[in-house]
Amino acid sequence: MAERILIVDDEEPLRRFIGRNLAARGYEVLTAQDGWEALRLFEQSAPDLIILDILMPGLNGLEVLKRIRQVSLVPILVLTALDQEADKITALDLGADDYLTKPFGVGELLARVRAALRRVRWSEGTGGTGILRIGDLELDADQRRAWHRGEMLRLTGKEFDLLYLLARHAGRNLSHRFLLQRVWGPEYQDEVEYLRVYIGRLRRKLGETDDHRHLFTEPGFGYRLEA
Amino acid sequence: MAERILIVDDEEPLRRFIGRNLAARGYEVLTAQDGWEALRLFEQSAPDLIILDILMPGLNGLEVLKRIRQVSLVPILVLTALDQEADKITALDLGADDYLTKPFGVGELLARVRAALRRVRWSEGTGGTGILRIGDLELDADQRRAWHRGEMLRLTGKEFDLLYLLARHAGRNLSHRFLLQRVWGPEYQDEVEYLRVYIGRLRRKLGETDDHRHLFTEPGFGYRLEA
DNA sequence: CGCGACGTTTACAAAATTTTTACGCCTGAC
DNA sequence: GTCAGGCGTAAAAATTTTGTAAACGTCGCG
Repeated sequence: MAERILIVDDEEPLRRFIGRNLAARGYEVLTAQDGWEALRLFEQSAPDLIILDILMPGLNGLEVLKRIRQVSLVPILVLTALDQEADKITALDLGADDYLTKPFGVGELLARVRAALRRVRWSEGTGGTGILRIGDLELDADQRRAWHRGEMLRLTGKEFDLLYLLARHAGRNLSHRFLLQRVWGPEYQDEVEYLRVYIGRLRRKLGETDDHRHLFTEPGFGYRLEA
Repeated sequence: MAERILIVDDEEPLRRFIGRNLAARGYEVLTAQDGWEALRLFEQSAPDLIILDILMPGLNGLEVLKRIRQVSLVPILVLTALDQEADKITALDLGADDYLTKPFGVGELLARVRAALRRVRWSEGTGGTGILRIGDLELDADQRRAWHRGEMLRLTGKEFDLLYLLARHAGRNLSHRFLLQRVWGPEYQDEVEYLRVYIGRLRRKLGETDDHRHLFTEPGFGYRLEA
């Protein structure tokens, strides 16, 4: 029942320091010293939270973050050095949940770990069954049904898949390529016209107007869903 | 038949705002401006759902929540301010069903109210004996007999199994795979043509017409039975 | 054996969805 | 200004899924 935390950092002393502190609070701790090992451990043991250093030799933290975010919403807490403001912003854009600037205190680390895990537990409690709520939108993957302001929507299979994918990553811009790969499969990753057609159909069914809008276009890049 | 909702908040404008919106959607609305009035109204009128502000003078929301939970499982939706993370956790521990952070949009409020009421209706429908009543349909699992508008139906074994399964989950979309696994067994989970044939036979025996309908198709996904 | 009830399979028309195509609009580069 | 490229929309074409009828086979029973 203990929560599993994966620590990714190339500095051995820091890894041990964080690891000992977390283990002392009853968490199960895994460590990786580079990006590739991190991805392997992530797939193998499905941790509940990841603490990820950005600055690493080889596959760096941002790259690891991006790859994990393509397949999972596990909370990720990013570690940055004092002068890496730019990386911090990038990391949040890529879907990091929180960041800590080195050097940091143990108390602060533990507080953020607890906060991140609590958020997850809560969202699982409410929607962990495949039910997702984004503002006035509600999606039930088990029943393949969607509601908007309480009204049931009639969505086809592809329409639902696309909306659900966007909703799972609500607030973030998702690229054409990513959306196409996930909904239509890898061989369709360049067929942008499908997206245009389907986003249009979703907008119509969601009754979007100028003042009430969910689906936003990021020209030249992709789309984003917001509450 | 309208569902009754009790709004508890010390701020008069917010109470009126929420109240008007819910009333406009056809709910019956009651309001209380403090904890004591809330408890009195709760006992007096047995609402179907409670919207409860935490921060109130006098008996606060958490106290009200605790007392109501000692005697009832009515869904309770808690309102908190942006910076009351701690109260939110406490409220969930005490058995709140969901929370909304102020300020919130009307759409989101309505969506959550509908979701909470839907959950209740669904869990009510599941308990009980071997006899199931869904609108003008009655199924007796012990005798394996079914009636429709008082007329006994002549159903074969598989027909009864399928109808009973759909009825037990009335109002929900059930996937092809789920239905096939349950009625025919795991090795038949891809034989969708069985479903087509059997749904067709059930529709005929239930005398379905355009205006009187029980079995609905969710193309590309499965079927649903409704009253 | 012949009959009836039931489950299974097949065939084809109807419906719904997905894919493809066409066209108009807007924006930014030149 | 105009041209190219990305975008939104509508609608036709192609494909997939569904509804329905009917044929087939098996099993139990008189």
